Amino acid sequence: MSGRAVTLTDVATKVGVSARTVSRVVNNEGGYTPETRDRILAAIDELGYRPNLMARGLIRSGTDTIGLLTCEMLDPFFPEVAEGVNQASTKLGRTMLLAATHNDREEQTRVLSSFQGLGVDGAIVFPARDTFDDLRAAARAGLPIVIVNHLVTAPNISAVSADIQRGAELAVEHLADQGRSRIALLIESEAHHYPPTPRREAGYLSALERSGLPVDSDIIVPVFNSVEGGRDGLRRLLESTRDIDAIFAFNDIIAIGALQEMLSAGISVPDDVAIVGFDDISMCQAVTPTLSSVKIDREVLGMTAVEVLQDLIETGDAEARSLPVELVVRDSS
Amino acid sequence: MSGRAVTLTDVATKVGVSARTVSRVVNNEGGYTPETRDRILAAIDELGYRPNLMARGLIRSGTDTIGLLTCEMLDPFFPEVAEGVNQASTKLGRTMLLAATHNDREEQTRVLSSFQGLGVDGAIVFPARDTFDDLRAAARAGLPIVIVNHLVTAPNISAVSADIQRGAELAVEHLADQGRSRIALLIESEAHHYPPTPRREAGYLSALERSGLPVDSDIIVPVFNSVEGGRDGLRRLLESTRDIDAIFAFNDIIAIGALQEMLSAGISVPDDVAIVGFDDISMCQAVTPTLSSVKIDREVLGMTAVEVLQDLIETGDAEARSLPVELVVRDSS
DNA sequence: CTGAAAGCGCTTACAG
DNA sequence: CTGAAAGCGCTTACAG
Repeated sequence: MSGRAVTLTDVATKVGVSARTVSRVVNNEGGYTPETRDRILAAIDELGYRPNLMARGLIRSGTDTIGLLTCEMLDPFFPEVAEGVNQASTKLGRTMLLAATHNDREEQTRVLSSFQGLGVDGAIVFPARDTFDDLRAAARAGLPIVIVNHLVTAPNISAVSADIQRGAELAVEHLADQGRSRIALLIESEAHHYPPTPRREAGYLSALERSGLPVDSDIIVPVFNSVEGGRDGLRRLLESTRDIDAIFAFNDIIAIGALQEMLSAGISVPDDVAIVGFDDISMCQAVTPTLSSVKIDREVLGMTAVEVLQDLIETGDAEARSLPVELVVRDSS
Repeated sequence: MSGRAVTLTDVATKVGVSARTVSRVVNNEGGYTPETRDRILAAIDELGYRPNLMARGLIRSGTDTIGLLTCEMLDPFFPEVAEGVNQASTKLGRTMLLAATHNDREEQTRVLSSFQGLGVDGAIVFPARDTFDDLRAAARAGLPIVIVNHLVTAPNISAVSADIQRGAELAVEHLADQGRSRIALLIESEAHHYPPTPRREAGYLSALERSGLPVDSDIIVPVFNSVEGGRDGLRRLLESTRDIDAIFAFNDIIAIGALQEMLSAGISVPDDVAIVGFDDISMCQAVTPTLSSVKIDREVLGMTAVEVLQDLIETGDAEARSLPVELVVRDSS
């Protein structure tokens, strides 16, 4: 298209100096007269020269980019994390590159290869299911990786995670403290294959125990991760028993489905049944009644991931970090 | 980290062939015995060789990547477009790289340089304000660009856009057809600096005219682009007049703010005042009453942008496309 | 303060 | 079917 791109040599030829001198100016190395510098900068401007990052990356250790690998772009959890990653990266002079894997192992492999091949200095990964071995292999091959929301560690790998179990405990204790004793759990259906879920379940169970409430597996309902999944889960719950007075949901999306279903079934929220979600997405404030939720500061999560990754890139080692969560009580509980 | 990455030459040395032969196998060029191929593939696997895309990109025309440049990651409009772009790219064997500009000219310039330097084959851009000249310059320098939602064209630039004006007309005609005659417009405040807004305003005006309704500038209210902006806009509207029976909002976020404010002001929706938003984000179905909206198929928008970009990359020319919109009527109107 | 040479990891002609 | 040479655009020692 439009012919060849402008190169360092083009600039050098135009000014009548060597490529080495232009390189010095481009990289602010010093060791040139102000006059030479000005002539070179003028030529760069005039010619529209942009350094070829591939050529540079081939030589230098890195390309000043970091890759962010997400499972699911459409999950409302995600954009705010990306925003935090982007901000923190920019502050470090790095460009964030983002790609999605749809929770698919092969797609993750493909994207990871692209990132490595493009010379990213490190990657922040929301891992697809059952791919920790792939990530360990990539790390061993030289790619520093920070895993989000799974406390995996290995050489050249670190992790950042919100304290999900504690969040679940806060939610369920809050419900128990109101005197609710039949607290149902709507849990994502692939629970037993995916780390985040057990942590929510663990928090639910430990909070029940601490509150002296019995566990009733009839009111622990696996659901699909969608609004419709929440609706459907509530219908199934009501078919088996009407004897519940609270619900803790895997996330806000599922909670909103359950909420809608309760309202259309004539159940009063929170008078008959209280409900608490998880994630504190912005929709919590838009629904009626507004939805209580466990808040994870997703931007901070993203920014922290970048900090840990930077550590890992620079020192080859970085301690995993866990971030606090917070319960936001609204009208639904 | 963990030493040097594995190169083509490492593989060649291990198998005892030349780099050229390994290159042939890696790129499926043919011209080798099955036996040679198998030995090379085995070595690649064992060594964990990954082609260095920077070296390859330095030679070949492209890197099989395309860049997606968004203004605002947090806008709910965006992830679905990105999803569409991602799907269509993957189908073409390309990796999508994504970065955000926050509607900031300098940040856009920085990201665009990174993308060019990394050798993306083309870019899909949600342009930051007043940056068409920058984009034209980048296109002239050899980067094929597809602009989203602005029908700009120039050499090496094409565009994809939803028919926003028609969407606005559909919404306002729908309200007028119900006999509503005092239809307010909540319009984003920076309206006159940004193309999308005039198109909505144009649709609003032309629909009023077609319906024989007068224009009253007192009920055209500029608001900030946020839920709070919608709330605030409605408060200001009610201060100046209570004589309205419908609202058309710039987007769903603003509409939801206005909706909340109406409900807390004791205004019945849609009996007293009907309201229609724009974009059809998923929250429309979660609020009470559910919100009517103009639907833009964002995934299709993203996929179409990729198709146009591919055309532009391959042929150096591609016609701009406009996508139809659809009115989704729900409980709020 | 400035430059000539080598090389990053690959592919592209070209030769056998 | 296989390989030796040149070169993509830059930077890294090294020399003056």
